[in-house]
Amino acid sequence: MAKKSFGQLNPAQKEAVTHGNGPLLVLAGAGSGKTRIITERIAYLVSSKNVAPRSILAVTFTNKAANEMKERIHGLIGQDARSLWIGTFHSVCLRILKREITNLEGFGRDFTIYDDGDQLRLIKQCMAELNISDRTYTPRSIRSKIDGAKNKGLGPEDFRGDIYEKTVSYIYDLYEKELRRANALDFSDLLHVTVRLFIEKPDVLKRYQGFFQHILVDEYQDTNPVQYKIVELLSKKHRNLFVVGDDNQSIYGWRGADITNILGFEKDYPDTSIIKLERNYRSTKTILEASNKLISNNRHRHEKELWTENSLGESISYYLARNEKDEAKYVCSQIRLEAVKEGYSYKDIAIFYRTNTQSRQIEEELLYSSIPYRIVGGIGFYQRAEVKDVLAYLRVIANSQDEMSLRRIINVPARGIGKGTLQILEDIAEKNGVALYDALDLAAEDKTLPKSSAVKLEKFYKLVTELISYSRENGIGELIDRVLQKTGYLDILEREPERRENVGELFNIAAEYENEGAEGDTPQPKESENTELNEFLDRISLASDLDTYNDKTDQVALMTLHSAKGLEFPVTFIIGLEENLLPHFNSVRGGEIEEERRLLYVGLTRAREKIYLTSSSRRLVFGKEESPTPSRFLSEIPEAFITANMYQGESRRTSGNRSEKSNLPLKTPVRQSGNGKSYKAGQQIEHKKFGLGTIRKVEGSGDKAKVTVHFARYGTKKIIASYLEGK
DNA sequence: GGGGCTAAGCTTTTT
DNA sequence: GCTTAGCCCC
Repeated sequence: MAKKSFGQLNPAQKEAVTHGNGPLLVLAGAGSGKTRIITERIAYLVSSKNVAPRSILAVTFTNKAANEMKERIHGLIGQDARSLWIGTFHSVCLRILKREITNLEGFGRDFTIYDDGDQLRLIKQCMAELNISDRTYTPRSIRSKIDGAKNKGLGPEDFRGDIYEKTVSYIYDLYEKELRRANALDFSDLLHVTVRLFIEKPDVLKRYQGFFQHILVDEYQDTNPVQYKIVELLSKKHRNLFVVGDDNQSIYGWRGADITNILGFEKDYPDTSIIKLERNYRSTKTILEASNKLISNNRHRHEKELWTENSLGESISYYLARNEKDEAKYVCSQIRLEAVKEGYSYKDIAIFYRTNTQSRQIEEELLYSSIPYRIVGGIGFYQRAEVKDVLAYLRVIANSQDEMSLRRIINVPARGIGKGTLQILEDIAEKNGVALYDALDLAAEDKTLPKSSAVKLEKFYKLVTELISYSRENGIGELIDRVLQKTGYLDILEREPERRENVGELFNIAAEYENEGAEGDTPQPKESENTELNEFLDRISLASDLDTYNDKTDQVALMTLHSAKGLEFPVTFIIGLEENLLPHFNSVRGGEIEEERRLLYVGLTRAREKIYLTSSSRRLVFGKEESPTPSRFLSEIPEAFITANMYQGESRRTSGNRSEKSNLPLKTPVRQSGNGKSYKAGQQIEHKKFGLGTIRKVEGSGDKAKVTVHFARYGTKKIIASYLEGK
């Protein structure tokens, strides 16, 4: 089966797929068939090299990518695909930790995973306990310090220096203690603790080293130091490390990703082979050329230039809007056009933006225009208060030590356990050296507590213990039902249909999970009591909104440029190309322009056929109106590839046909072949690339006039006058 | 202890 | 402009 598909691979691709043993770096440009290489390689290893699927580890960047890869490989090699290890770094580490974490002192198997919200709350709590004001040090900045440390494998003891460093150290230290006490791991811990495990327990590492004969890593340009370490450790024995990436698409520097991992791969693995995939199968020549030109402004990169045999395609549209509303309206009207006149489906179209907030205006306008859409990412389903509440109940049931969740639900719905009572409860816990949950049971005998409060606590304790025993005999769906009824949460939902719907959806997810689990390919140790519930909660913790994105329903996709990585669409819009937005203010200030440029590069290279770029001359920032200037990146794309427009609304008649081009941010073209000539409809002209054509329409005058030309070979195009030769 | 109101801070990007 | 946290009154 695999053999048949080899025929369709180009020589470089084939070389990568059939590479022998030893390290290999595949520098794969956008749209060069990166994912395909990995899937084909795995199929090749299994069917031609007789490598056991269970000894192949493939790491992807998102769960969605992992699932797609699994499916594709399943199509190539069948059932064998099930025993492959495919997942994100986080999910693979989770799987390893679930088996091995008890080898480490102070860690339990049924740990809870804290998401960044939980993390932030815990940091705040720690800061309060240490009497550190959250004004001088924001919990967010502390979190990024702690995360940064974990990503580099540093502990609290590694912060020594000035007062700030010492403060971070105290908080970090307490934070870690609290995590252990709650039997919880944060996101970074999943990786960090795995490395610790490997280093402290060499025998465990040895087992996994022997186990994974082949390791494949996708999106290698976005690995951080811990991930690098994991890969290094695991591949040490067999040394069959196959990494694929594109340094031009490294956009996660802020999350600790270290672009030198890919730039310095040859140094780390001196015997490595390198294969470059430079042929692009996705985009038109125009799109590819424009992207190449843009990214060539970056200095830190592997030299490579993408090319394609695809057609030239249409020029990139640029629209300068009057304000955000106008920008949104323009986007919607163009979508309409593409759908009605050009025959595109809504699912062929995507809108990308730098920050999540930008989706709001667009969303409003899409609703108004009745264009079906779907926001990918953003404020996710699992962040909603009611969903988090129900999940917090489940988490406490699965791991009663999980204090963060316990605090969340102890008075939701209101049951008379307020701040005062909680304080006393904390004291009881501390006095007796037990967890908050166990302190509930001691409350009845405590003298410091008012009788009425003691009764309430006791009642709550009974409620939870009852639910815990219920959970052992019943499925997750039934458990959710039970929780809702017994806790009185149902009454809250009665009054709020939207929330009820969300909780209903959570119920559906649970039911779906249970069905799928019945087929069973989860070889988990059965030592813990609530395996199924635990696995469900784990899955949810790592699930992101992107994973559920389904490209089959006919909806326009809205997402950030970061989320867009790895996807492709025939028609794309990138909005808000303004200074301080793209490139973002913080990056301009921090001098991280190259990453911003890569971000736009990622955006541009998602498109197969058409790109629309927009910026706005007015924008509300923090509720204040600003007048941003168009992004510097616009002028880095040669004008020849761009057709520019601007707002021509109500004022058009009064201001006459005033030349709008003078305001456009594009720099004047280098070539001046059309100098001084004038054009009119009907005239024959010649263009260097398109050949002979007839002018249909002229807008503006002089070199910068936009001329609509019908070319015999390429159809109708809008072109800047200076690129034409009169006939 | 609960609920409602006001003020401040916020927004980069995500596993 | 919107959301959250903290404060005050019932």
